[in-house]
This record gives sequence, C-alpha cells and structure tokens, in this order.
Amino acid sequence: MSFPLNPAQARAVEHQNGPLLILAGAGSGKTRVITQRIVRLLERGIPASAILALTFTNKAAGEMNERVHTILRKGGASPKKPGRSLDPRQVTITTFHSFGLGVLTRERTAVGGSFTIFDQGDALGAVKEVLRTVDAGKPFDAPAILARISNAKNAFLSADDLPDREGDAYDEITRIVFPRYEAALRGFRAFDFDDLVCGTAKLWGDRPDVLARWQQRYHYVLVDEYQDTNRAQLEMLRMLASGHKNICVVGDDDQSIYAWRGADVRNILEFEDHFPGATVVKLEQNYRSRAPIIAVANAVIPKRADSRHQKVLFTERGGETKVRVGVAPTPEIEATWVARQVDDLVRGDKVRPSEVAVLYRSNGQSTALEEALRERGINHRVLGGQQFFERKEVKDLLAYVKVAQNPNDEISLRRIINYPARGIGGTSLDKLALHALAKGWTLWQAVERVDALDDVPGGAREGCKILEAVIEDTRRALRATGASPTAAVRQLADRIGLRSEVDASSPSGQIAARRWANVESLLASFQRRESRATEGADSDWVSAFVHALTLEQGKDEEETGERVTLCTLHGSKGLEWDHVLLVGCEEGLLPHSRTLDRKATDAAPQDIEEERRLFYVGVTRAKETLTLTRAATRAMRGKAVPRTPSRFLLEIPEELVDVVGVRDEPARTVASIEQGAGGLLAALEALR
DNA sequence: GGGTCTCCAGTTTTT
DNA sequence: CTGGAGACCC
Repeated sequence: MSFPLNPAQARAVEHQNGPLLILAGAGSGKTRVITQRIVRLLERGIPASAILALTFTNKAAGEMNERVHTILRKGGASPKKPGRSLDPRQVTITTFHSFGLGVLTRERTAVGGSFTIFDQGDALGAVKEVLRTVDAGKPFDAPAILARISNAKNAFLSADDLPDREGDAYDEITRIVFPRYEAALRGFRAFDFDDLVCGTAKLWGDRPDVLARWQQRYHYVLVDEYQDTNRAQLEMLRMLASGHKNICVVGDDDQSIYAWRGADVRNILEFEDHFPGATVVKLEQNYRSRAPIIAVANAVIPKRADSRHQKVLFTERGGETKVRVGVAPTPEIEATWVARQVDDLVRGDKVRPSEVAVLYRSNGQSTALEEALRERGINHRVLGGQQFFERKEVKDLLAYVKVAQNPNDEISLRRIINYPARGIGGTSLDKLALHALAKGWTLWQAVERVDALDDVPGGAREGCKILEAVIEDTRRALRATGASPTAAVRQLADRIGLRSEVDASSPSGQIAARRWANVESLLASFQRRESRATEGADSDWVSAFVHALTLEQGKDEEETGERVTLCTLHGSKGLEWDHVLLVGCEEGLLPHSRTLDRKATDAAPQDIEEERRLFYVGVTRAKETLTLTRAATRAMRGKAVPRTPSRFLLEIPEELVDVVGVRDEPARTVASIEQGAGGLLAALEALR
C-alpha cells in the first residue's frame, strides 16, 4: 500500500479547516485516507491531544490506532521534537460509546455522581421489571419494546415524541414503558449503551459551560462510517464542532445497512446542510476488486442520484474471471458444493484459508455450511453468533462487583440475589421488592433491613444476611488502600463457590472447564490492569475497568491460525477477502421475508433498498473471485418449499456472470465431478 | 425452589 | 424442526 495517494485522496488528506465530507466508495482506501489525514494534521503541528477520531467498533478504533502509529514509527512523518502534545498516543481514537463514557465519567458531578453501565441484557432485565409493574393486558415481547425504546433514544426523541400509530399495541405500551424505564435507570444509577451517546448530547445541550470545555479540548473531529450515525450522534457532533467547524466525516451511503438499529442515512445525505460550507470529496477508484466484480457491484446499485450521493466505482484492476452464479437443489447441497469450492481453493496452499469467506444473510444459515466444511476438514471460524451463554459466569461475577460498587443497581442485584441459591426464591424476592416499593427503599436496602420485614421467611432472611456480608466485605476489600482488587475478586469467587456452580451447571466437564477458563481470564485481565495501575494516581481504576469490560462484549475472539471465515453480510462490512462466496441469494432471505412482509404497512421501499445495499456490501467484499449461490428449495417448518431467485440476482446482466453447475458433493466421495457438465440446463435454471 | 411440559415463533447487532 | 419462555406441578 505504498502507492501515492490519488488526487481525490490527496485532497481529502490535505484539507485542513472546515467541514469535510469524504464519500468513500467500497474499497476506495477509506481507512488509509483517514489515518493519513491524522498524520498530516500532526505534521502540521496540531497537538495530538486536540484530535478526536470516532468509530463504531472497538476493533475499528484499534486498527486505526495501530495504523496511525505504524505510519509515525516508520518515520518521515514524525515531528522533529516529539513533545508531549505531539505524542501520537495523545490522539483520541475511540468508539462513540467509549467517548461518551469518558465524557460522562469526567463530568459525573453534572449527571448525579458515579454510575453503572447496563449492557443489553441488563437493559432487557429493566424493561421486564417495568413491564411487571404495568398492567399490560396481554403478554408483550420485552426485546421488541426495548428495541423501540432504543430507537427512540437514538433518534433523540422523548416519550412524548414517540410514534403513536392507531391500533399499534406496541406503540401504546412503549409510550407507557419508556418513561418508567428511564426513571428506573435513574433510580438504579445506571446508563444503558444508548445513554452514553444521547446522555452526552443532552448534557452538552443543557450545560454550555461543560460543552465549552470539550470544544476547547478537541479542535479536529473525524468520524468513520458516518452513514451509520444516528440522530443523537449527529447532535453530539454538531455541538462539539459548532465552534471550530473542523469536522471530517467518512462514509458511504451505498453501504448504509443499519437503519433498523437507528442509523439515519440522512446524516450523510444532508451533511452539507448540517455543516454549511462543507467540502465534498468523492473516492470512486476501487483498489480492492477485479473489474468483473466491480461491474456486478455497479449493476446492483441503481444509478439514481435522487436519494443518494452519486458515485460510480471504477477500477484499474483488470481480470477475466467472471462472477459465478449457481443454483443448488437444496441448502444442504449448496453447502457441500460451497465446501468443495473452498477446498479446491485452499488445497495445496494455493490460497490461504484466511483469504476465503462464505457470507450469508442470517445466522441460521451457518449450520449447514459449518457441517459441510467440517466434513471436508476445512478449518473455519464463525464470526459473530451468540457467545452470550459462554460468558454467563463472567457476567455473574461482574454483577457482584457491580453491586458492591453500586448497590442501587437492582438489575445486577436481582441477577445474583439467589445465585448461587441461598433461599431467596421468587416469592421472597417479590416480598422484598414490595416492601422496598412501599417504604421507598431500594431493593438493596430491603436486603439490608430484612430483619424489619416480618413476612420474609427465615431461609430467605438468612440468605439476605449472607449476601449482605459478601457484598460488604467485597466493597471493603475493593476500597482498602494498598490491597489488591484482583485478590478481592478472586476471594469473592471462592466465597460464593463459583467454581462448583460452574461445574454443576455444565453437562460436560469440558464445557465446565471452558467456562471456568472464562472466569480465570477475567481474573487475569484484572491482574494485568492492576499491575498497570500506579499508586494513588488512579486508585479507582476498578469501576473504570468494569465499565470498559461492559463495553467490550465478546472481544476475546482470538484470530489464531489460518481459517476460512463464515459470517453474516452485516458482519462482513469493513472486511475483505480474495475469494468470497455469498449463499442463499433467494427471495425471502435476501431480501429477507421480514422486510418483505412489512410492505403493506411501514416504509417498505427503503427497507428493500437496505437489503439491496446489504447485497452490495457482500459483493464488494471480494478481491479476486465472487460466487453467488442459491437453493431451489428450502425446508421451512419441516417442509420443502420452492424458492425463487433473489431479485438482486436477476438484475445482474447475464453477460456479467458465468452460470455454473451445482451438484451434490459429498465429502467422502473423492469425486471427479466434471464441472459445467449439464451447464446449459443449469444455466437456464440458475437465472430463471 | 426447581424441574418438566407445552406452545409459539423463527433477521440483521455493536456498544 | 428447533429453542426459548412461561405455565404448571411436585
């Protein structure tokens, strides 16, 4: 990647002051431009501490950090006198949420003191808690309500601004639950993930003096994946940049695939209205993909400019290998065929497995693929998925720490109040909660004062005493000067018998061992953090550390060894591979039926366009070859149902693709299956 | 308080 | 066909 910057890239890098919108097509060197821009600012003498770069994921932030430091290490760019302010480590490159957390932590006196962070599970617990106090009339799906609450917060709306569609039961219940949920979180002294962003925006909006501090700190703001920002993030950025106006955003509206979780593509479409006088740079040269892949990508994205920034990707990377399209009788055969294709690529070290990916729309599709790859003995890893359960033991232990630090955190308290079982069952818990409500106590106060509650049974009473002692001792041990917090947490784990709890809850010793290893690795990271802590200076690193752990859900996925990647289309954004196979190109899957079903009611055309962009994202992940497959039938609720090809597949001009035959390819048969035999028939089948 | 049974739904997900 | 949630029973 030591090519010189192309003219557009150079313009983006050299632009110094005023708003800048970089429209970065897929594979156009976006990350390179953003990192070079940071380096260029440093070269010009901008203090590192005045630069803020915001991303969405920890991974993206980590990579950007890495790349900035690599460039600076290689010299050339490094300033002559690396004074403190020019030390590149002073550049803030972080996620929106982690930045918001930093602001709220530093300004905690303005937001009512220290607090706990609720992850999605905690937030869901809070919604369920609120639902219990509401006479809903019928059972409601708590995650659906939480999703609406989250969307409202992301859109920077209050309860009064919520949609109130006639006859929509969820609109109605959300209007009731939302304010109560907010009140509950305030009572728990907790912020959910959304609060980290919109709470920061609200704080800045309410307190010009606080905002001024942050405006003075950061003079240059950069934002990655701008098409994924939501309204609350826009408000935050607007306020931060309202003085110096040095805001540079990078994104691609054609890759906007997160509207369903609050991203507002209007942010990137209307950037020039939000930040008047903006300079716009388009990066349209693709350095990633061969020409036939770019041709397909351009065929998939409509040329209309009315609802998007007009961009047309081009490449100088030629290539003859057309994009392949295939149809299999069933998803299982599709999977075995895909496994065979992957095998052909990686066998004999022609292609490294890490340069191959199989992409799909929904997680459920991974099972057939995993099985087929396993049968062929192909090393693979599944990105994303649900590693939720494996971390339960970690969350349980952390919940104790959280309660020790913030006894108001009722959701964590409920999580551990009877874990391990100590005689405080549902009935007793209800009694405690009821007393708390009647007397205006917190649930924790009810536990502490259980002696004053005569209708709580003796067993539960004992349990409360035990829990109180554990929490009190932990709190004391964590706060003791000179003592080791890590030792305190380890002692806590011993005392509650977490090891035997983990052993008992796992059917196999192997699983138990892995779960315990999770606990050990938590303790190990505590230890690492502790040895970094300097005397006195940051004696309260524990709560900051627990916050950080909450924001790093499932970070522990190791990138060990050479493996083929399986992941969803959403999960593939920002990644690239030499060889990409995209399976399940069917109506109902891509676009997804849940999107199609909404046609009658909501804003359906936009939803389908988002599915189109999802397809586009998948296509543009490929560098060398791309294969698109679908199944002709699929088992739905046990029955085989005929499937029609994805509309996006049908929109690709026939001359841009090679139709290939897809056959059942059992791994055991060392088959000499002639490719393309019967190709004519398959050709007709595949496109129609 | 914990285990079993039945019924219903079945996208995408980071923080 | 599966898995999760809630009801129900011991």
